Amino acid sequence: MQWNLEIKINEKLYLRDPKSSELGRNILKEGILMIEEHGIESFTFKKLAQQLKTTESSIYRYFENKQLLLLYILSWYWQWLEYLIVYKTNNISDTGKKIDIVLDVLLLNTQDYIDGGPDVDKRVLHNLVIKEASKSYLSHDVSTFNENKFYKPYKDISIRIAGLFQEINPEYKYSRNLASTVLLMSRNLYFFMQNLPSLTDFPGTKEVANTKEFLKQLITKSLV
Amino acid sequence: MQWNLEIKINEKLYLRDPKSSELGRNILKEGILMIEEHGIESFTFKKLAQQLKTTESSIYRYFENKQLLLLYILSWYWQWLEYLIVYKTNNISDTGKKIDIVLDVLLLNTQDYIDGGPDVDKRVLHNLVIKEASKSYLSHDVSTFNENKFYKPYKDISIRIAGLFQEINPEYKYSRNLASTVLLMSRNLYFFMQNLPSLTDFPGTKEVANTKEFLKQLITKSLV
DNA sequence: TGTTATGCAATAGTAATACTATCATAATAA
DNA sequence: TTATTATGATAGTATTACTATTGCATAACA
Repeated sequence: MQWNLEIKINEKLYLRDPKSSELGRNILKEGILMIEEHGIESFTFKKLAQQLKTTESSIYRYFENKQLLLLYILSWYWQWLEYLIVYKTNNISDTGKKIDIVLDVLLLNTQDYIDGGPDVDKRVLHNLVIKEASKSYLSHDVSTFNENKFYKPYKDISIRIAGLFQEINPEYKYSRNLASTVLLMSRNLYFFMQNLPSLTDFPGTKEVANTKEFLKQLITKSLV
Repeated sequence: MQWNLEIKINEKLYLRDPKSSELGRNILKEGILMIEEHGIESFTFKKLAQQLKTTESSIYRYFENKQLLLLYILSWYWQWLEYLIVYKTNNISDTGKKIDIVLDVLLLNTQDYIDGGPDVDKRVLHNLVIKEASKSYLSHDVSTFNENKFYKPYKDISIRIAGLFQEINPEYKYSRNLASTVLLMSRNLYFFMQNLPSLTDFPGTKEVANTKEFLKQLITKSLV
């Protein structure tokens, strides 16, 4: 039996459901590859159309603009990640182990992920998120987007992680701050190691294990 | 006697020294105001030129493009901040107090800063940095910019803070990771409180004191 | 005093971006 | 079969991100 994870995306993010057609699915797939490779700034619907041998106007029928396409992709990713956390921590009582799982998921330090969603290598998607996720809210439109609940998946995963911290130490006053920190640094420390290694303690290594150990210490020492 | 802080900026960041003329200084001043207000994405040299009642081409004589203008501004800011840290921690031996000072500087939780540099309210500049600093390295040009040492001021302040941690606990293995974390979160938690408050523990308050307390705990508990 | 940099304004022009609109045709659902 | 919908093809617009040229005013210099 095959399981396929269905993730519901905020309908305001798209004009036409990209999952409903071949073209739509290709926009997601090729869009992810191109944004990951060249960054959202130099990505255009025209370039994507050329790649897909279709037209700009066809793409505009699915997404109002590239920012909303990006938010669609990010929404899928964060919901997928939250599902992985829920799934993998289910029935586990050892809180230390739970933290390990959360960190492994955030760092994509694992092979066995449930598939579904856009037909791309999840590691490519992960790299896209590392580079582009922060830009999605560090934008002038943050308040409009927030009113439209475009950041809900990100908030949800953050609040869920905070809940775990709260469970471990109900007295701790900064669960949400700490969750935001872990979420953001799990992306940024990887980026720094790759691009600005002197901002980290283990330049050179592509090992994610050090980052995990650092974040784990940060959490456990904070929660004592 | 008046002190005026002179900060040296990487010469590759500009074509003509903006400090050397009235127009140059106005580009910095009005540029900061406009980028802070509208964000780097919708900011253009044309709009700035209109504001300054000059022409686009005149501005292009000072800066190759808006990204380099932003990097110029950020370079100035980070060097200014590092100077503040050095100045204010000088002759202080109590390490707890030193951490307090560092956090107050990073959060601009202080009135008495040495002036100099662009003739703008330093709080406006600080707000600009909160919103725009991360974008400056989460860019496709990060490697080129890094080769040109455009991120040196950011690295310098980060490494200096890491050095302080190392001083407090020479055994601690993650000084640089922790410094990067504190530097990034001092910006992001403020942004979250303003824009995505459910990512923090103290929505509603504009108080920076909670963020400071959180970061202080993070540091002190990590360094025990 | 005339010469020469220089700094800046004015104007023009280009390729790319971020769309919007219209119409025809192909696929499909009623 | 007809009606609906999706896509393709083409065109067009305002804005962006520049580059290039010319000419004028002023300050420095000889």
